[in-house]
Amino acid sequence: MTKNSTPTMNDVARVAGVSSMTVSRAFKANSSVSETTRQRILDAADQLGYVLDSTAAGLSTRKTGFVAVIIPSINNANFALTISALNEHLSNSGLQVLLGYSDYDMEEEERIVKAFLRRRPEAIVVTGGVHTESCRRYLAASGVPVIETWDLPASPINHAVGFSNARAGRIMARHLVGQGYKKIGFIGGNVERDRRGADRRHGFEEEVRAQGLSTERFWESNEAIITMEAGRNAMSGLLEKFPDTEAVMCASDVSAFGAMMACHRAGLRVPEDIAIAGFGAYDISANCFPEITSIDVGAYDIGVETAKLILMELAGDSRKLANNSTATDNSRCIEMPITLLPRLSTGE
Amino acid sequence: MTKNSTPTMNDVARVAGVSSMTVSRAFKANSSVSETTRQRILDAADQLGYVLDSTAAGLSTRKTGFVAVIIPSINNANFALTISALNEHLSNSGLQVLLGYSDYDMEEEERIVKAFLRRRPEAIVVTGGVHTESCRRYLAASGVPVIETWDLPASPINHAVGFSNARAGRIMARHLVGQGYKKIGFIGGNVERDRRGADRRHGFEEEVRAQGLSTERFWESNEAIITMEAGRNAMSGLLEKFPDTEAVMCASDVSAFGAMMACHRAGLRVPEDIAIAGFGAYDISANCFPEITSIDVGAYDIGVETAKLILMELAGDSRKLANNSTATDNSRCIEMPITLLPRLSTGE
DNA sequence: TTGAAAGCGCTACCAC
DNA sequence: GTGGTAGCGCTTTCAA
Repeated sequence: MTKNSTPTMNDVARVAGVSSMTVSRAFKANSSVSETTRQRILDAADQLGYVLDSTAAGLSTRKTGFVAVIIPSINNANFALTISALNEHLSNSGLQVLLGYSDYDMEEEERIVKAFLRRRPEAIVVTGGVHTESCRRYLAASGVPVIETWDLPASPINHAVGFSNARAGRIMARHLVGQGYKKIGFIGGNVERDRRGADRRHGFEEEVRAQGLSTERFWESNEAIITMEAGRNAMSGLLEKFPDTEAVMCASDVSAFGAMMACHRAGLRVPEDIAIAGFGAYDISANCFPEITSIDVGAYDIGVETAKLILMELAGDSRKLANNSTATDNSRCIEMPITLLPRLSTGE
Repeated sequence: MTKNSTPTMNDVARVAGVSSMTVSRAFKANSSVSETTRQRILDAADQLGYVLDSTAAGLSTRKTGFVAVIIPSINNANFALTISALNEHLSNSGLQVLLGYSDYDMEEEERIVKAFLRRRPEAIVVTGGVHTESCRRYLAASGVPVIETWDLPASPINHAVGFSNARAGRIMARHLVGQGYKKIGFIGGNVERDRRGADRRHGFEEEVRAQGLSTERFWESNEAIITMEAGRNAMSGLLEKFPDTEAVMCASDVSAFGAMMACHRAGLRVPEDIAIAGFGAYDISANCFPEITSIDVGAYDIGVETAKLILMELAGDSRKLANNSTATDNSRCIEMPITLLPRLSTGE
């Protein structure tokens, strides 16, 4: 009658004829175990099919090796890039990303944060700088580094790695005006759900106004316009109401592509009849025809910088001393560069 | 001098004036604690900012609440759908998806499996039915349900929820032939890296051959053709070599879109001059113009069925008795339906 | 309904 | 280089 549960270090120790402590060491790099006994232990482990239990290890070391990361959507090439960078730069240090997605819903974000806190992550990465009040409190009280990404919050919880979405909007507006367009519209970003899209819209609007142009072609909607279909429908509606529209920025390349398809279906040529711009430097904006003018926010680099920040924080455990008030003292706010990509769709 | 670490159940117990055991009960639904003491405990917990430590809880209950899931790419709308379904259907039961992606690399998959096993997941979901020999062994010996998805392996490790990629290829080939096309090509799926794409190619090739048609227009490449750019380049190459090509299937909608853009750039009309088909029912194939004929594999439903299977398995803990040989007895293999979506790009 | 004791599997710490 | 002891924070089990 064999034991029906997974073998433990004690089992390995028994088979290898050593103490469990030595087994523990054998599984750790740079630990003082003679090469012969280590080999004997590894053989025994192999024979038993032993796998280290990092749950138990974490309880003892008080390090779970988790980094909690929350993004708005799991189906988004840009957030995927940030996640890739985090994974690549954290896994070397034995850190495992615990991934959650909020579906652009702050209540859901709060729920995920609460669930993740039970897993005792060593750092928490969230997207954006706007959260429920309760969520902010949980994050601030977590006792671990918190990094807000993809935005530059006015008052960050702790660290931030991002860019100004409003500035992105302004840059694109300036570009369109520079190309000579006057009757300019905007699609997306007018609902709470897509905060960062809304910031881009606001920046865009600000600049359009500053240029003395009308904002009547800014599309109003009750729903977030973040899919191709939504972009297509919005563009159809906009064209119906304002057939003389000369240029439109969409809150994302994805909706911009949908918008461009609506133009094509309507028999309009891009950019001869109408110019279209997007945001996010998605694959599609670079590969469709005509290519869509966009803004690259360096999604991968956001992940890289965030990972660096985390590794730095975890290296120096000093700040654990000050239980509160970590934020104001040694919190960092990193502004990432963004790049306008002028392309055919706006007449380049 | 306050304690500088996170509060524990004992801290809460002390403040609430009960034993830690009662605190434990207070945090569990359906446990026998008087309403008054429960409230007192929750207040104390709130005051201290206490959060349950599920690492420690898991050590005691021997249930981590993790379900390990490995997909090839985190930047893929279809795998994202499967993940969404898993998340939605597992989180109600308190299960947390532990997500990893292999980048279409079996060695990397093996590495992730090994890392995940240390977290003691209660079930493991992998994509595809081909793994390194070592990886198969680890999965089989894990002692928890293993579900291979997106494929129907000849000899599954344990369970499987998927479809026949070869059949998908055959279906599309038959459709193109039915539309009257004779000079038919295929782009993608000719490298080991994209196993399921390769299966589709083989099925497609089989059917094209069976129809007595040539397969000389099957594009050869050293790399996986899974991006828009790769699809575009492949199509350019194909058109150069065989300008008379009448129809092409791509291993994915993503590359199909790239291929279509190559046609547009070359001044070819789709489908008048050349027909294009894809695979996967991605957003882009439905929203581009012309729409691209595709095959819907029900990515979300794969996740739903997989989640159901996991919940069933975890409900009946019986099979833990038989330590090996779980597989052959009560393993299930679920074939999911796939749907051809005939669209404009192939002359519908 | 509540509490005390034991232990989950591992590692920190201190001996040798 | 190796082993013993204690304990991480929780839950199971048994008793009251």
